[in-house]
Amino acid sequence: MTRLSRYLLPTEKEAPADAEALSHRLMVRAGLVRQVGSGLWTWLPAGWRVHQRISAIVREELDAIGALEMLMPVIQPAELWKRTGRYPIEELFKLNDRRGAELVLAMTHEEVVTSHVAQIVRSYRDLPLILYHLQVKGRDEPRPRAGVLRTREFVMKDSYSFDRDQEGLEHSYARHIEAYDRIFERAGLRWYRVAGDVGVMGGTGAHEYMAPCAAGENEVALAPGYAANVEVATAQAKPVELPAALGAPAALDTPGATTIAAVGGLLGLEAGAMLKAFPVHVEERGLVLVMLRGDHRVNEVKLAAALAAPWRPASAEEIASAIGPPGFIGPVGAQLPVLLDAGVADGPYVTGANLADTHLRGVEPGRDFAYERVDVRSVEAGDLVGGAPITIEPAIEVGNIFQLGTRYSKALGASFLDEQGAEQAIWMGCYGIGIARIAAAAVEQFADERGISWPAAIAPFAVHLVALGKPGSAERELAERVYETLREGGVDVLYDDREAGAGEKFADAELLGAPLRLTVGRRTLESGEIEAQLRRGSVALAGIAPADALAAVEELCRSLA
RNA sequence: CGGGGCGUGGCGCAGCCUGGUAGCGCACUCGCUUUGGGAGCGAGAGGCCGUCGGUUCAAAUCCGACCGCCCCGACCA
Repeated sequence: MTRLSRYLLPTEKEAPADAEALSHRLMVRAGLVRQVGSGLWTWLPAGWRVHQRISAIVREELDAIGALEMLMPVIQPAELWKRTGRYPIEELFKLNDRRGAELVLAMTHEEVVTSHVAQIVRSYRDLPLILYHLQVKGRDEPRPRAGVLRTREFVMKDSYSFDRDQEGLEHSYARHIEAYDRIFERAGLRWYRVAGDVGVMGGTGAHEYMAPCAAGENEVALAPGYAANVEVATAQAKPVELPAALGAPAALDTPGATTIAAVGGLLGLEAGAMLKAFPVHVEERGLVLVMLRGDHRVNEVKLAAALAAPWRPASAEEIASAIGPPGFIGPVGAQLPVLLDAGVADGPYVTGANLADTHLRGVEPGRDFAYERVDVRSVEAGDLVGGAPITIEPAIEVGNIFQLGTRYSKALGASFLDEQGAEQAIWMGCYGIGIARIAAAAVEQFADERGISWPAAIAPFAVHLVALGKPGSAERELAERVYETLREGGVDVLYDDREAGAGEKFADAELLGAPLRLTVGRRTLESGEIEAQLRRGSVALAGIAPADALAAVEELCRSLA
């Protein structure tokens, strides 16, 4: 029943005052979602149709790679999470039952799925295996935001692959890449698959699927043939002009100039002509001096990867006692390892002299200090990849795929016997997709000043049929017949049969964003043609004769798919 | 967790500074008119002013505590 007069579609002329992100404003205004609490959302009927259409695409593509759908519980014993060491995670919702037993609200399902596999899988003959489900996840987010983009409860498709070795894992991973590429393509998004950070999970590979949009929380570096999360992106730095070389470093009087900006101002130098020292304390290694070009910034994710150990910025005391006066430290003469960022080219730079109120000019890496080369800076717009300048766009992470290895299988005893009868740990991968984020990203990417403009594949309705004229009029009777014809023909049609003005109906149709709008009114009676209009583009469509309505609409829908 | 802002009918807001028993627009109900881009006239319904406490003859308004929500940052396997 999709007569608007009998449907729940609470459209609003004005967005809630606290809604800022475009998708937040439009999804509420279009009557798709309503907020229950911070980061907690109800999907109203039309919104849920979008959600379901996305889920259907996800299911089809996962089934196509042989993944098996199942369903695991949201509430789980805390014990499982203690065994994998994830119980202390702050975002994990913890609760107790009436007897005081400790439970959690699952944020993902590695623990449960792995414990099942540990019990069920015995032999290499049982592998490989890909299991998935669509299930609610709970996360005690420090800051829910932007409507449905970052919430405390959300439906996620998560799949898990189980293989006998790394080669098998890589194969399952590759299959997921195929499925994911098709899913995001079919959903009609603008998307990128980017290299991701493997993080502390210690996996061997990770990619993120990113949908560029203004409300995105991540940043993606893009160049022709290149896409990476800025957390891990690598690019060739824009060159800077450096002064003439000196035979040896020479001291400069720089009283009180403890920052790059201050030194630059004092000496009339641009930041890129200086070297910035970033002293860090690395676990089991001690103090290390990281040197970057003055205009570059340390990327903490890349630094963590380069150091391969936990680290923290050195304290002022450590700097003063082991290196020099804070604000004036540098690599020349420093008695500690120096890591030189890849963005630093050969040439003379100005840098701290390890003496109060003093810098050195003419400092040349290699000649004046020994170093180990690392790549730990954040790339910037205009840096080069393959000779082309990169751009940096905000994006929302709509999916991720991750090679887990044996972290969970070892913790939970998921193993199998190989052909030789030897027990082996199972190699795992995990793969997530946020359904709501796909919907929100599509809203963000394709909305215009009139409202949402859905990709046809995930629109709540394929056709929005607007009936004009008074109830009981000849045009209304015609509209009724068109509606029944389309409905019986299996078209997803929303029929606006309300008693409302034409402007209101058109505005609601444009806000809700179905790809095709049909209008039946007095003009239809006069011309003998139903007016057809696409939500996207401004191409005028030929009218449709009422007798041909079903065939013509089916043809139009096919052309939009 | 740090910084900022906001809680008054379904939505958007005014009233608070200067205390005196709540108002506007939209939406809603009924009637008449209107009917291809968010209509007109008339008549209505709807609010423990986030909660608790304090000050006062009197609190939406002043004071305190708490709760909730939003934004920026931190965080986000």
